[in-house]
Formats: sequence, C-alpha cells, structure tokens
Amino acid sequence: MLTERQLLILKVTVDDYIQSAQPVGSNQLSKKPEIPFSPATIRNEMADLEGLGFLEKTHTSSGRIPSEKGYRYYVDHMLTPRPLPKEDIVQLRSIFEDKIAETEDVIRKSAMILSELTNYTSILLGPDTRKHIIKRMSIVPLTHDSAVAIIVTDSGYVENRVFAVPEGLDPSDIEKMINILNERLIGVSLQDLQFRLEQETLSVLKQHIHRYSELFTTFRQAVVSPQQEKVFYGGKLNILNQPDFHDLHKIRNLMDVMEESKHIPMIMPVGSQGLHIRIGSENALSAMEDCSVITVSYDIGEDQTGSIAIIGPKRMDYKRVVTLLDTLSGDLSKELTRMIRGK
Amino acid sequence: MLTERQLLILKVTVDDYIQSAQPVGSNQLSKKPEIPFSPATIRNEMADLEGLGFLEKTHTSSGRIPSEKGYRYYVDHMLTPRPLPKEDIVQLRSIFEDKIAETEDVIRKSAMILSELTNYTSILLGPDTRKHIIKRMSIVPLTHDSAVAIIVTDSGYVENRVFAVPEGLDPSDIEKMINILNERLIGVSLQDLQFRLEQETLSVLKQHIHRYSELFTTFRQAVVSPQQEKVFYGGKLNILNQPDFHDLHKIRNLMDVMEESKHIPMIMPVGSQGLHIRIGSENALSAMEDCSVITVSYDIGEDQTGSIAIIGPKRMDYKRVVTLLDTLSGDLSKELTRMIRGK
DNA sequence: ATTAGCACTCGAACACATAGAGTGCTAACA
DNA sequence: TGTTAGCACTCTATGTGTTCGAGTGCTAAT
Repeated sequence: MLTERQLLILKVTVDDYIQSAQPVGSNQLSKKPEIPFSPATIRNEMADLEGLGFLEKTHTSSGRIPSEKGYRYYVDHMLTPRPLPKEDIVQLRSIFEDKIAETEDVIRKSAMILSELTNYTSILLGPDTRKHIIKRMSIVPLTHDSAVAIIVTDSGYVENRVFAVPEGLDPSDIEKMINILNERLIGVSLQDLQFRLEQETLSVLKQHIHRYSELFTTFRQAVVSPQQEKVFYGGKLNILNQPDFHDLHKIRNLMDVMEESKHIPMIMPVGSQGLHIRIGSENALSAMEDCSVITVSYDIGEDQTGSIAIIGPKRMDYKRVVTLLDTLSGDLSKELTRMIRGK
Repeated sequence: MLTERQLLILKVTVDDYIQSAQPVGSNQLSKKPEIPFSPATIRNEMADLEGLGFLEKTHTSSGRIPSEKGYRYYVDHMLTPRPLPKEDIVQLRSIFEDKIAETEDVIRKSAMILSELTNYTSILLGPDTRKHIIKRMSIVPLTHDSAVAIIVTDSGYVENRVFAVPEGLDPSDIEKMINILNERLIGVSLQDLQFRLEQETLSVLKQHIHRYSELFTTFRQAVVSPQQEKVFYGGKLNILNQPDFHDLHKIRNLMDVMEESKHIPMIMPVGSQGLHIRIGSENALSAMEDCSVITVSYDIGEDQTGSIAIIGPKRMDYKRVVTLLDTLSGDLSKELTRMIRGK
C-alpha cells in the first residue's frame, strides 16, 4: 500500500509529465508549492515508487516518467473529475445548434469538435445500422439489367446498392415485388431483414412473380451484404502534433491501423458499455502500444448504440478527456434520441 | 539551345536522381554504359547545364540535382512513353473484374490500385453529380416534422437529405407532391433541377397542395444544396514512404491540404481536359511546393467527366505515372460509360 | 575538343571534452 | 527515526576538432 506522501508524489509526477512531456526530477518537483519536501526526500520516495513499478527512468541518471502501471494507478485512483470549463461546454453545445440535421451530420461534427478540443484523434462510430428500423424500401431500375435497391430507416439513414436484374424481366414484376416487400417489412430492423425476407416474403413472391428466384437472389445479396457501421474521424493528423511521436515509422503504422476499418473493432470493442481507458500495451494492437485510448458508448433510443474513442499518447490528459467524453456521451444520447423521435 | 550531349546528360541525370534520390556526380555518371565521356567532360557540361538553370547543387561540392526547370524540360521533351509492363496492365484490369458494381466502387478501387502501383497518393474525383440525370425522386416521412428526400440518378447514385416538414401537414400532400415531381422532373439533370423545379412544378404544386410554400421551401433547400463531388483517396500515407519528405511539419501541412476538400479544386482544377503535370511551385498551393501533381480527366457518357490526380515528390517517376494515368483514364471512360448505358 | 591531374570544398562520421540535470548513498540533523 | 544536506557519479546533449570520401573547378597536356 502506498503512503500519503507517495500518492502525492506519484500524482504530481504524472500531472507534471502529462503537461510537460519531460522526465520529472526531484529538484523540479520540490519547487512546486504542493510539495513541501526536500529533493532528497523526493528522491527516496521516487526510488521506492520505481521499485514498486509505478515510475520509470529513461536512463540511469534521468528524471522519472510514469510507467503503464503508474498511469493505470493514476487513472483508477486519482481522477477527481472537475466540471468542464465554460468554453468547452459552449463548444460542445455548438454541435447541436443546427436546427434540422441528420444523425450522421451530428456525429461528424462531434468528431471534429472533439478533436479540436482535445488535440487528439477522435473516432466516432455511428449507431449500428443493423438496429435501424425500416421505414420504406424501393427499387429503381437503372438499365435493362441493373437496378438500385434503397432502404430508408427511421433515423433518416439511406442504404442503397446496385444489383443485377435478370435480362428481360417484366418491369411490373419489380413494381409488384417492392409493394410486397413494403407491405411486410416496414418496421423490421435491418438485422432481422434477411431472416424475415425469406420467412415472410419468399412464398408470397413465389406466387405473384414470374422468375422470382433470380431477382430475389441478387436483390437479397445487395440488401443484406455487410452493412458496415459508418466511421467518422476527427483530427487524424493530430498525432503529428504530439512531441511523443517522432519516429516516422511508428507514426505510419499507427495511422495505417487507424484508417483501416478492419482494425476499428480492435480499437473500440463493439458492445462495450460505459467508459473505458486502455493504456499502452493494454491495447489489442501492437501499433498502438504507445497510445492510450479512451472509449465511451452512447445510446440512441432504446436499443441503438454508438461509440466514441479518443486516441492520444499515453501521456494523455486523462482527466480532461474523461470529462469531455462523459459530457458528450450524455448530450449525444439525449439529442440523437430526440431526433429520431421527432421532438 | 542544348547540344545533343547536354540533352543526354540532363536526361540521364534526371533519370538517375528519380531513381536514387541522391545528388548525381560526374564520376557516377561516367560509369553508366550510355555515357561515353570522362568525368571531366561531364563536369563541364553539368556546369553549363547549371548555368542554364536546368541543374542545381545542394551545396558547393555536391553532385547535381534537377531544378524545376530541369524537370519541366525533361517532362516536356524527354518523355518517350513506353508500353506498360504486363503486371501493371493485369492490375489495372482487376479494377473492372467485379461483375456488377457501382460507379463509386469502381472509382474507389481505382484510387486504391493506382496508389499501390505508384507508391504515391492518388485522388480521384467522381463525375460531377450535377450532370447526373434524375431517374426517380421520392420523399419518405420520418417523424411528424421531418422527412428524407431521395433522388436516384442514372448512374445509380443516390442523393438523400433530411428536411423539415411543416407541422400538421397532410401526409397525402407529400404523396401528391412527389407524384408531380416525378412526372415533370425525370430526365432532368441535377444542375438544372433548381431552375426546373421552380419553372415547371411550382405552379402545379400551388394548385394541388395546401400549404405548398413551406413544404416546397425546405424541400428545395435540401435538394439543391451543395452537391459536392465525391473524393476518393488512395495511399494517403504514401508520402511517408518518400525519402524526400522528412520534415514532419511540411508533411503535416501537406496532408492537411490534401484532406481538406476545399483545397481539392486547387490541386486538380475542375474542367481541365487531358493530362497535366504541375511541378513544385507550379502548384497553386504553397504546401505543395515540394510535390509534383499529374492530373488527367476521364469521361462517362457524353457529358460527365471526372478527374484523377497523382501526388508525389518532384522526383516522381513521371514516365511511369503518365503511362499509367493515360491507360487508366481510357479504361475508366470506356467501362463507366458502358455501365451507365447497360452493357 | 577532350581529358588527366590537382588543389580545394563540403558533409558525414567519429572521437572527445564540457556543462547540466539528475541520481544514489552517506552522514548529519531535529 | 524520519528528513535533509552534501557529494561523487552517471548519462545526455551540445559543441569542437579530425578524418575520409565524393564531389567540384581549373589548368595544362593530349
């Protein structure tokens, strides 16, 4: 167990390092008003903290920097959240100032503002589209052998995909098909679509539509194919501002990983509720071992959820980011829920 | 006017520097089989070429590198295009191997393949959506005060936007409105939409729809608002591979500029036909003064055009990129035209 | 007209010295 | 017994001098 004094020194060390990005020495610390001890005392305590694994040295005679364990302890025990400064609140509120907007626009803007406020990179995941409720389906023929399928969902999201139409199909069959689909599938969620398509409409289609099978096959393929969640970025280049990152090679790897959508689930596990902090090697991806990631989820309506991630150096301003994310998560949940319900 | 020998030396110098990224010295050059002169002779010629402004030195006793004027001369007079190597052709063709695909998918894939083949960054602009022809319009009510307007165009492009619906509007009015719009506006291009909306439908709407004005206003706003062209990137991070770029600050500026869509018109002027090469400070943006940009346009059908840009260091492999872009531009024009016509 | 020869220049690499910030340890102190 | 002053030591960063090699320009010989 750490003594009061060790706790104080650990906290001040982490705070100082987060702020300055320079290893913290005993002399430097002793000058702070909140530290009434002599450099020698501090040195002793720091040596102990190093022994316990909370601090590290970059070389034999350097000052100390927090280890991952140190950050972890700091994050777990020393985050006394303060209210957000007024300017930040004003900025956050500005996300919602546009009167009529789409869910996507709000999320996009959140990503931008968040990266501006933190100077880190933000990644926002829109609500899992599979939970969206179908409002209307339609099919618009393009050429004699292709058409575009359109699905509109409750949040104003429009999914569309071109698919092949069997040669020589009677146009009125498409008309019939879309009527049948709309009769039976409005109110169904996208994730249930495939199942319900076959369950409830296949037999009806069979009755009414000549050559239903070819048409149905390509249509189903188009409609159920990977509905990837939309990813919105803010401040992709903000890593380049961080003094912690100088190694071009590491930066390249990191940026590569962040843009590649297949890595997104590793960065922000889907379905995780609430706020999570992952420090350095706690991250699943080795390219991110020098980063910390803070994630939080938000809710739209009863069962749609999205997530927010902030990616910065391990030397991240945890307190500030946590408060920001807490607030934004709440605001987003409230406003987006209001939007899909119609105020 | 340059002598034969000067031309040869300039060409070989540029070729060598493009390949090695190292200043080229007279000894080095004299060892090449195509150069039968002694180092001393080469030195004299190089001194002349420097005097004429085609070559530069990085410091007093260094080898020579091409100046912008040198690159310009090289590009204008020394690009004897060779046919593409077989592997490249195979790769390019792979863009079109997916049977049924949307214009967007093809362009997206082109951007990717192009950046892989060149190791530079590619930017592709889809066809100006304003030239698209309307195939179908629809309006889907979402909540009691909002709806989404959808426009499907001939190329399978789906434009959609949420807009405000006046409180307490009769749902059948929306039905009526959309019927009127579809009767009169199918076949109209997006750029003519605003004009034709008011010209041909406003008076009819006035007759049939109660409170047409409020509905029409917000609808029009949604529908004619900035139809920005879609931008597709390939190999955004490829600059980081170039040894020419080491200055983090410059890299940051450059990447910033490339991602900011408002700068795109400066990088690739819209409406320019054919292939263009802009070297270093010939670019409009100062952040790109160390880059060369090669752009080319492609056509879809009679009057839709898009453009392709490759951004690399001034020390770019011009010959290869020009050949690649020439080929791709032709292929894209052919295939995309075929697609919107239905094979 | 071309080239060999030579003195000269500059950058990169390396060794070395110095200053400064930091440490650990010991002994003195309250 | 806990705290602190003092001191020797360590390591980095910075600056300086030296050497090596690749390059140049110029001159004189071919």
